[in-house]
Amino acid sequence: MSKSERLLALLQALRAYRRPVSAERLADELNVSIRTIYRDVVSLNAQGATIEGEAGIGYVLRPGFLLPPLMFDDEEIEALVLGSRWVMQRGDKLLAHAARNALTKIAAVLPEDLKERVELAGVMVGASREAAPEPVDLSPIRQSIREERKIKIAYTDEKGQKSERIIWPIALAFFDRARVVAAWCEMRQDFRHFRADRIEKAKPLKQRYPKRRRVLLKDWRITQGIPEQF
Amino acid sequence: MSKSERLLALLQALRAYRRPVSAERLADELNVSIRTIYRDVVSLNAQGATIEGEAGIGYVLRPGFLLPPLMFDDEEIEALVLGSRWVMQRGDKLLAHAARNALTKIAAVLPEDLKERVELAGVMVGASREAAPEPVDLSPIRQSIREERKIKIAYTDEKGQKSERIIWPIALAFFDRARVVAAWCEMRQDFRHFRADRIEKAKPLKQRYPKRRRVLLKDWRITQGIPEQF
DNA sequence: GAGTCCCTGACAGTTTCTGTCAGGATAATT
DNA sequence: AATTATCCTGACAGAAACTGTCAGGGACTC
Repeated sequence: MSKSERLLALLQALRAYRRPVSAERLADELNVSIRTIYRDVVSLNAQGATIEGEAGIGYVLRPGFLLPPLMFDDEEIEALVLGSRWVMQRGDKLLAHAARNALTKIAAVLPEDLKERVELAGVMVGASREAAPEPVDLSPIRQSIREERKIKIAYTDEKGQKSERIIWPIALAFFDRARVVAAWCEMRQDFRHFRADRIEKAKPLKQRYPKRRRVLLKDWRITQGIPEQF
Repeated sequence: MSKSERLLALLQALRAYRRPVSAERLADELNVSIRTIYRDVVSLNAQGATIEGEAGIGYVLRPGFLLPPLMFDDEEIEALVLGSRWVMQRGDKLLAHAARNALTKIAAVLPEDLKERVELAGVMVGASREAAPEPVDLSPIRQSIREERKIKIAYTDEKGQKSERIIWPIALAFFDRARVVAAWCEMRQDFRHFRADRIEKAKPLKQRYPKRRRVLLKDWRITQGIPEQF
């Protein structure tokens, strides 16, 4: 691997980790010594990138480097195709449709050979056997999550207990057998998880909830012990 | 100016001119000899760029080396994030890594407000409960599929019958509980499906199979009644 | 045919690159 | 006040690469 190639790879590695990465880790990934990483960082900074290093922490790439990332490689195409196909099968209608559109947009900017890879991708998603039927459409719920708006739901818990609540939805989690809405529940004044197949009705409200979702997510992660994804 | 620096500059220069540029002009701009420009063009091409030179005309950089800016709506972003996250969780190591890279590359070319949507995406993928442990790494199998090469596998079928076969792998299907390799089996002279968790060994062969995958896929779909996926 | 360019090979003297070793410095954590 | 985890720098020497120069070869346009 030539130096220039490595510099691009380093850039991508820094982009991919969002948290600080130690030079040692990068060295390992790129198969060079730590010293070389230090030197490469200097090279990249000299060329206009902004890589900040802090002792005891690691390196972070500040976005805004003029050079865009390299085109996707075969593996990345395969990953994108597989992911999109999965969403096409398992997402709600709107999301499935969006997955297809996104993939089409991506394909539009690919060079010919990669475009063919998309068409001929050898990765597929099998039909799910146990589709837990959901009474409500999830796309308005996703929209409420995005827009930080409250929802009023009619829910039946695992004991068959029915209730109506106003919740502040913060995330939608996809499990193999079920989909779960994570939310702050106004009734319980705490975070609660609602299985989508047990939500009988969901009425998106116009009212926005008073906290930023970013903050709620963080609290939720801490109190529920949910690791950050990606 | 080091070579790696110059290569980036050269790339920018080629990107900036839309029309063909002569090597002489580039040489002048970068303060090197023409010969060096010729060599640099070779270097860049070796790294995946497509720089076309025509005698009497000059050089042109064909698009498709760097990722151009992309635009997605909220739903599409959500679909891409969800899909990538799923692959990060369920794909083999290499594929998971590729999914992460693909997503960060996309994020890097998004306008600021959309970039934030990626980070704050409210869609998540739950851990899979029943991870069927697989004895072999799937990434070389995927590679064989891409490259249309044969594989030699040691397989135990549902009755516990062991066998060694040479197969022509054409697809890898992801089900909730298992992953399945679809292939033409030389032994049976027919299409067969192999559950990945029952493949004890897989040795990718150098030999390519004599039919195009596109053709095999079509036959497979027809004979097995598999619908086309997007 | 003249003019422009792309493109290649060979040579030889740089120049650069790299890993290794040896410290130093900083900040958070214990 | 240690300890830990980093970043960061300098020096060295062998290995690797890079570079300009020269000498052609070829393709296309005018």
